[in-house]
Amino acid sequence: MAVSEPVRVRIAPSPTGFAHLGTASTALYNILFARKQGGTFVLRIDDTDMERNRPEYEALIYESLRWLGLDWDEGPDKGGPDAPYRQSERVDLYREDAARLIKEGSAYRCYCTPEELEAERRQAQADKRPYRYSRRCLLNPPDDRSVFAVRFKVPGGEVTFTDMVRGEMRFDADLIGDFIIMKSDGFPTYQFASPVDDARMEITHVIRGEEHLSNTPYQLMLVDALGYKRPVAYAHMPLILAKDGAKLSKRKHPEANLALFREQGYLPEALLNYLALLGWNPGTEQEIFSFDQLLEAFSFERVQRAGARFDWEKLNWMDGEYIRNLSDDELATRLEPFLQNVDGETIRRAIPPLRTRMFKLSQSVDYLEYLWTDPPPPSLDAETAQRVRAAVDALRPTPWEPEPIESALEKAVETSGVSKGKFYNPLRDALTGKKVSLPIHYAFALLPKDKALSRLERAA
RNA sequence: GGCCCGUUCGUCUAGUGGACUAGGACGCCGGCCUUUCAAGCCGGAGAUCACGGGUUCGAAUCCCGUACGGGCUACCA
Repeated sequence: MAVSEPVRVRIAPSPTGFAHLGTASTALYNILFARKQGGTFVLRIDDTDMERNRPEYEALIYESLRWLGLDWDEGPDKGGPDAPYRQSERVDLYREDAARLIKEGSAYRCYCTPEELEAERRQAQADKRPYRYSRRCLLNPPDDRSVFAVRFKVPGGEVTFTDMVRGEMRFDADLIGDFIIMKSDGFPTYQFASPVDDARMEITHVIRGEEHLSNTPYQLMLVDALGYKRPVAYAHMPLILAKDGAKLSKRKHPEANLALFREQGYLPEALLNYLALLGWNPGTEQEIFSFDQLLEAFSFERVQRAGARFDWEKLNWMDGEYIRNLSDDELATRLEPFLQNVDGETIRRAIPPLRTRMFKLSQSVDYLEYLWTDPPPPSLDAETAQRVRAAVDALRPTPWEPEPIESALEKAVETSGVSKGKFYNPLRDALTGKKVSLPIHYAFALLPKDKALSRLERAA
């Protein structure tokens, strides 16, 4: 590649539901490649399915991608030299190209009904031969029908292309039947709109999920028939699989929903890091990568060819690593949306004991909930109640900071003659209503003194 | 059914003919620390490299076949 044209890549998500994890993954790889090559990253919205696509889903895609910091250079909301970037707004273009194909004899109108096609398909199956459209509307068009779709007349032969992760690919197009490029509702199919846009937008590298590998020959034949320039190369990335090994489905697998990660307080940079390692590895033992380091290390040669299962445990670990490495200020800022009931100063003071105890931000709520929710007073036996009163006495004259509280409590433990565990657990219960909490002296210090002591008194 | 892609510890993976008694990470188990829970530190178990044939002095690595998984084969994308 000596004198090469500027790199242009794209993602083309379809707004037919919540933003998908796979979209984030594909976007990441696209951005990595684009930034590395000094190229352009385009966001195109693939909304040609009039039945299923909805504008609010489009907004969800923007939000999730922005949250991850995967920003695009051109897109429906940003404009650009190839606007519009929403396929529903480009139908004239597809119609124009389809008309040209028909005129040149590379495509034809098909008047078959879904029922008729289904019958053909069933017949082929009964005869145990691979199904391909019969071409009856090409060979013998009906003259009494007006509703039609446009079908591409597949030229056959061999289609080859370069895949940056799988090498040279070769497909026998004689096995491919004539397929629909314009639906009877006047909208293009994905198989048509995608290569037309890629060509018109001068996309140089098509980086997408492996599910599209088999689609590539369909699209290349179209590009050729239209006389457009083919992309320089493709890269078909391994699919993200669910824990059970099945393809991640929106219905069955909550982790397919990008918004979920934000809601639960995963850090976007950690998710990105995890995603990068699902299907790719640097060839070194490094696991934690900043975006810039990813940029430096990434290459398609090191992309895995088999699908990779999504593993919550490893993500949790990685997110914990990122949380532990955040500065106090940064962590406080990120915690704020999750702790709307807690003032900034208290959040700041909670950070030292909190940070090693979370692998996602939302867990801070479990630890700090007692600050704004009064727990039910525990019922204590006489002996325990006695010790709780001793704790109150020890605490009353103590300055309300973790250190003094700790030493006051230590002293009380000593005079009580019981173990720390036995002494502290009832206090924890009375104070927080939970079995698990921050270390007891922090738990006390974060709550106003009078409130803390009254919870103990109430219990004893 | 046809075509395509794939298959190394439970999971993500290293490995491109001899350095492999197959390495790392997550998880798991044990120990230390410890007021709970984490974090941290130390140690451990865990993969006859899907299976069967070849090629080779030698194969996880090359070839063929089989099995299994996934994708495409839609007027979904």
